[in-house]
Amino acid sequence: MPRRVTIDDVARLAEVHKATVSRALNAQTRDQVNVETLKRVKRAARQLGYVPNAMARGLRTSRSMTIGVIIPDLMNPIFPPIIRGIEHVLQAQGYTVLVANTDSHDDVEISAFESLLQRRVDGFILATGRLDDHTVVDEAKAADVPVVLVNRGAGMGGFPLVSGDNAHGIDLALAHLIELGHRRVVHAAGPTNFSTTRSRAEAFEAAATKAGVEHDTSYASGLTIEAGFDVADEILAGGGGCPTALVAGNDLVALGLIRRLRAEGLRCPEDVSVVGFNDMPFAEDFWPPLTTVHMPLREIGAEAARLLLRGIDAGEQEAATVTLPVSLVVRGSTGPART
Amino acid sequence: MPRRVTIDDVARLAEVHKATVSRALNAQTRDQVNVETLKRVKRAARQLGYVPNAMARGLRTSRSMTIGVIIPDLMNPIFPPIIRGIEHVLQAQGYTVLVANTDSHDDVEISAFESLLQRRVDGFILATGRLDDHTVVDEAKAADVPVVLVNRGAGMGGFPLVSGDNAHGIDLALAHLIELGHRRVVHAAGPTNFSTTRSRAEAFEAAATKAGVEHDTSYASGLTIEAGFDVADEILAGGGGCPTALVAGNDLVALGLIRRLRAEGLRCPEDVSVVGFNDMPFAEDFWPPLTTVHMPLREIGAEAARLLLRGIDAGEQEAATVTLPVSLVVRGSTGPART
DNA sequence: TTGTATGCGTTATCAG
DNA sequence: CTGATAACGCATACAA
Repeated sequence: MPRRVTIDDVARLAEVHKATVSRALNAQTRDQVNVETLKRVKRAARQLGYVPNAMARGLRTSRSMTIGVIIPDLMNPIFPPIIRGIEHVLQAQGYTVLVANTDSHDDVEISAFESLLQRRVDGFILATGRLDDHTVVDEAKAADVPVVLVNRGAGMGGFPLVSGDNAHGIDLALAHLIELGHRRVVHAAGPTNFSTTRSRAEAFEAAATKAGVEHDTSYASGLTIEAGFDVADEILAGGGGCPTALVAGNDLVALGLIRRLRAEGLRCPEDVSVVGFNDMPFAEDFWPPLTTVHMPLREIGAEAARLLLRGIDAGEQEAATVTLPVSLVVRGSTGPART
Repeated sequence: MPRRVTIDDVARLAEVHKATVSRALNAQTRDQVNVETLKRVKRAARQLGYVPNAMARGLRTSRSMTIGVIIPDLMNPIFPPIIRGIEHVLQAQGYTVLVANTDSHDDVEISAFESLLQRRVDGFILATGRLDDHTVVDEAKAADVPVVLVNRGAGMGGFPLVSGDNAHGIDLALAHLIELGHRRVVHAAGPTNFSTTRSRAEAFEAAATKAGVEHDTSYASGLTIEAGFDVADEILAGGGGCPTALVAGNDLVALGLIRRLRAEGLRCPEDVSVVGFNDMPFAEDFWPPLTTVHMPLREIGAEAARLLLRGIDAGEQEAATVTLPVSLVVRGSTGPART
């Protein structure tokens, strides 16, 4: 790698001082320089293939124009759309997005956070809201850096949160099932230490009680296909016979549930109806096509980014909680209750 | 945001010179400092919550310890595993991975590259191998920065490439179909300007000719479900009646094909068999479960990262081409030819 | 083993 | 409108 071209090289070729080059090359200060010299500088820069050094600039301005995004699992299809939403609004403002994937691993999470902090990101968007493990949120609090929580983490650390309306989603799902004649419904929830799990489980309990349907809740060990497959054990072995409908903690759990149902010789939706959560990409291509609660994932990401930007510009965070509306997408995994 | 703690603050508290702090905090030079002072420094650093400034360090060392990864579409499920493979080996070496998603948009691609270059990434991994549009590769060439191509882009710019064995994958797929009795097979390939499309299409032509089966190739406008859905037009309307089997350019195209088949009242695999390509996550959860060519995606990413690291350390790139073995995963989307 | 001095490439402040 | 100069936070060659 040959030595990179610096602002000094450009200055020499353009026969001006490097301060002038700096002014010429920054949109902010461009109008402070003579049109003629501006041209000369631009030409010189192009000729030399000058690429400004963001590290030097950041060091000087103490802004990296960089945002750190920490997510627990890139392989979960709900995250790409969220990231896309984030990037969409951030890139438009000249920010670069640094995505760190932690595989839901605590120590990775913490070291990713640390690494991003070292890079002096101007803010964080965190999608890792476990209730029991406040480490990252606490660290963020201690580091006194702008943070927006996404999707999970209601009320943690007093940071703003953007998410879909979990309670209403559950209401919609349950209403749909009841309308189809289901009277025995089990909620195959996510792990108890996710904040979303709690919101949804509480909403389920409340709605099911109010509607007067027989109900129960089982907790999967993760928000994955495997965990969904496994939690079916508990549900199938549960007292009171097999429920006629299941509300899953998310679409992956729903997929695991369906896999297991099939393995047990039960058909979906003829024998058991299943409702997912999130409406992740490809939900309609599974078998059966998933009836699920649609989350505006892209918009959630975009809104989080906007909130963060506002916080950065204002110099302080509003403790807003933005809840975006959800809707029910009825596809093939739900049907009339078997009588 | 209060002023950040610097190495000077630590030095003052520990009552040593900042140079000593620097030495104490870097693994490389740690043994140059007295055990006692080391302790003092560490304590002071912890006490103050010192976080080293990567920009300042990078500016001084002219290494950002950062790798840029440019991918065309985060929503395509083949990329998360690849990214994971990349991160796995890079993080172990202390590198941070900057992922830029371009949505297959030329100008976004170029500006993402530029942005990464400004950040002085130590190298690039590019997954954007279109044949007609050399811009990024050319820019990379001009910038004289270490690059490894991934998945696509055979032979572009003389950069190393890591990919799966496309030709062999096609051979496996075709052999499987022929064994099932298919004699009229169409290749629903990707866009003509992807290098993978060419390798696969050529292999298909060769293998089908050699096997003596009736065959044809149609080109989808993208590697997406929609493009797969649309290219079915051409195939269904094609002369010589409907083929009994299709080899898709990738799994998404396969999904689109199947959607369309269903829309036309054709069943898969009873009426038409479909083979996908990549074995993307969830391939087994679709309906029917996808028979597809398995690509070792994670390993492809990991190998690309290793190759890049070697190039960076050596100061020059080997022009290696690494081709990883593929295999056929037979699931539900292929069956005996209708006679 | 530790301190001193310098420079990495920018931008901001201050003169002119 | 432009030039000179300092400073951002750190690592390192050199001196002690």
